[in-house]
Amino acid sequence: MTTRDRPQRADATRNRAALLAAAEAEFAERGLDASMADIARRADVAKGTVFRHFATKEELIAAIVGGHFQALTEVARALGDAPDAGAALVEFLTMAAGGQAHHDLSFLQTVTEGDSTVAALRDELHAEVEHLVARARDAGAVRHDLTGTDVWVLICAPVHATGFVRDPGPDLWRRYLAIIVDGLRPAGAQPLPGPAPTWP
Amino acid sequence: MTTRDRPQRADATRNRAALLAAAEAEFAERGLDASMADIARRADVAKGTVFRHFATKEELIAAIVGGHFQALTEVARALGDAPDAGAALVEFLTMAAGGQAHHDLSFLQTVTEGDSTVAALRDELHAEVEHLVARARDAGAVRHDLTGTDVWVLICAPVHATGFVRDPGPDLWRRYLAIIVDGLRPAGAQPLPGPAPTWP
Amino acid sequence: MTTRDRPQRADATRNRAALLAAAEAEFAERGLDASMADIARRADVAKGTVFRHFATKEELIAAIVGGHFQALTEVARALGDAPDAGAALVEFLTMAAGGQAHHDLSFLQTVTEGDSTVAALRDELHAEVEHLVARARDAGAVRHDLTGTDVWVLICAPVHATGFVRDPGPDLWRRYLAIIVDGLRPAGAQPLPGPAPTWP
Amino acid sequence: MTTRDRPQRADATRNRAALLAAAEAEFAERGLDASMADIARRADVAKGTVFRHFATKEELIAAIVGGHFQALTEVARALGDAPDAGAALVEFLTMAAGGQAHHDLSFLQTVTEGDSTVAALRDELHAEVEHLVARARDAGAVRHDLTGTDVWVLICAPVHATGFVRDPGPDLWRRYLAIIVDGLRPAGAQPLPGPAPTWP
DNA sequence: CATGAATGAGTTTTCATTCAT
DNA sequence: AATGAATGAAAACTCATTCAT
Repeated sequence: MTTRDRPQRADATRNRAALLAAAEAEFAERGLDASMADIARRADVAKGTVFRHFATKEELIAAIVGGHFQALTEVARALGDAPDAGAALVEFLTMAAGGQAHHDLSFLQTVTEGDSTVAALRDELHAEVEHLVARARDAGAVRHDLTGTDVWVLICAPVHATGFVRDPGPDLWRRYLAIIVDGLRPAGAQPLPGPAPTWP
Repeated sequence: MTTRDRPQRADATRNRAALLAAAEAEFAERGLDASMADIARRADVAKGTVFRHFATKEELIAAIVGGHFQALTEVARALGDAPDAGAALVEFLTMAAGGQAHHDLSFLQTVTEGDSTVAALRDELHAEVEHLVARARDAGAVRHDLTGTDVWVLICAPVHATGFVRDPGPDLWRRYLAIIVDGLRPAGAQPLPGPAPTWP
Repeated sequence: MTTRDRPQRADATRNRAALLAAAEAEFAERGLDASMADIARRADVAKGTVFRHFATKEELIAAIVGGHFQALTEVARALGDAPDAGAALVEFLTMAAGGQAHHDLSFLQTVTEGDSTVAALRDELHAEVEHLVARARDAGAVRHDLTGTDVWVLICAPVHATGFVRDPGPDLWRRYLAIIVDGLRPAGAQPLPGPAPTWP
Repeated sequence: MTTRDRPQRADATRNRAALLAAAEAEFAERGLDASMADIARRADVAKGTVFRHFATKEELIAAIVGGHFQALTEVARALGDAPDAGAALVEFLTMAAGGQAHHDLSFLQTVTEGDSTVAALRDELHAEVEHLVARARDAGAVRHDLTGTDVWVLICAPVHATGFVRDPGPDLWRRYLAIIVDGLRPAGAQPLPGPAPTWP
């Protein structure tokens, strides 16, 4: 009845944050099979507390993925009207890869296919990427046949590539981002084969 | 009691092949969580038979991954003395990606970390890639700061990228291979940042 | 620290009543597995409040069962000296069944086996039933070998029977009460087999 | 492939029977909340074995309920053309109650509502009951306004009633069956109120 | 006093693996 | 050799109960 605002959110907020952090770490280490029990232990809370905050494992994953989309959307927005459109796109890709470098969680996206909240955040980010690419294309900074969706699918590539060597240094992804960025440039570009993918 | 050398190797060989095919299909569809029972059912054999051929799930995965390494090694060897070293490297990457396009099983590699047989096959393939890259580099077909390991880690990138759109056409990976290949070229290449990764 | 005798008993009383009503509804709908959380939600109070009023789920159930026993005891007492003893017994059974028709909670009794308060209320009701039956027997309105305990165990039968059809009308129990009442009559009664049950 | 007939069903058959027996005992003692783990322990098999035989708890319950329906259907069929139709109906009710006397599992029926196999077996039994009642009615052995469905809903009443005393003797149910049977007789019957329930 | 977050034992179910037939 | 039944260690999730605010 007297729900009032929400007073003692102190520990609850702390727990939620601890859970998200623990979950990211566990998923990064163990993959999709990371168990809710291990996540709870890592966050130093009881099993039941995980489910109080995230009713299902999917909901927890959705919170993680959605959070990352939101953070990247803010990055993209901040770059959306930078004077050098080509540099803005590169900066965006650098920030995106840098964020993944610690924990590559891109594989979590497959689980969130059916989640409309995540889908909305994903579409929002995609639109920003499309905008960054359009500006870079108009400025002649990237090849003319490149679409926002092309860039979208390549966002995770630099970090993902580093997963194939034993001990990737913390900055190894920068090499592969550089290669891909060079591949996006108009200079000496061979025409891209096939039609661009449609979104969604 | 070894009355004969191999009594009915026909059945056993057929079963082994059927199991590998079924396992690839199941892993491609269901990811690492594909169950041994489903694989057995798909191969139309009993669960026990799977374990007669592959003592553990890891061993089955190792067989799959090792097989793919072997197949790619043959491809690389066949291209190892082609007259156009640059084209040979591109052809190799195309064959590698084309093979994954149907069934992307690269995620299985993480499970085989500890398997020395797979490691040997992996190293063998890596050496061939190194060879292809060295020739292409010597021929001026790729940027001078590119190593075989750089190419190694990028092999899976084109197909992996296609996983981020809803309905990737069967040839979508060619777009991203084209971008990466353009990024490998010396024309207009910015120097690659950081040291190249060491192998292993 | 007992500054006053009862500060805001109004709220507490209202909550207790709301909780009992909510609990009856939940138990009727979901059976014994109705959760304390759902009961709290239905009563529009917090989970902790349920436990302030009823220290355990068993205590809550005991309160429900005891309340029903008390209500029926009053009904029986009001009929205890009616001029027509046979009609009084039928009226009692009708009132008892009518009360259950909306919410059949007889299954809750099994949980209260160990509760002495409930046992006392139960025995009180049983004594009244015994009285009603004795008077009816003395008046020749029911078979001579019928005991109060026999009637006691049959109280829930009419409503329970209706649970075996899909959509029992709200008055279907009257058919089965009529059959049982006819079975209690002396006319054409075959002697009851075995000894009557004892009441502990 | 070579599924052949089914050879070593020895232990499997034993286990299935042991599981059904254990499940009946557990459900009778603990109600619907009897746990699959306890059932396994009582049957002296591992937890997993329960699920090999009955994929879900509901399936196990359906097997129990369906089995009881089948057994009763055979009883009813055997009595379907007995010369004394009234005695046949009484005999059927006696057999039905006698079967429940040890383990009252009628509450399991509610769980099987959605199971079409059980529904078919239920309808089959209901048809037999309808037949027995029709014959008894035609023979003037039971009241003219009695339907098969009326009898159907009363089948469990005698045993259910015994649940309300502390230590019901093994034959106490016979007293309440006798009362109900007397209530079914035409002698001195008051007309049944309301319409008979429809099936299903 | 009421609230609702936290707890942790318990539930159903899955699955890699073993083993009797 | 093949089969499929049995095993038992998790996993996701629920819920009565406790307790800090």
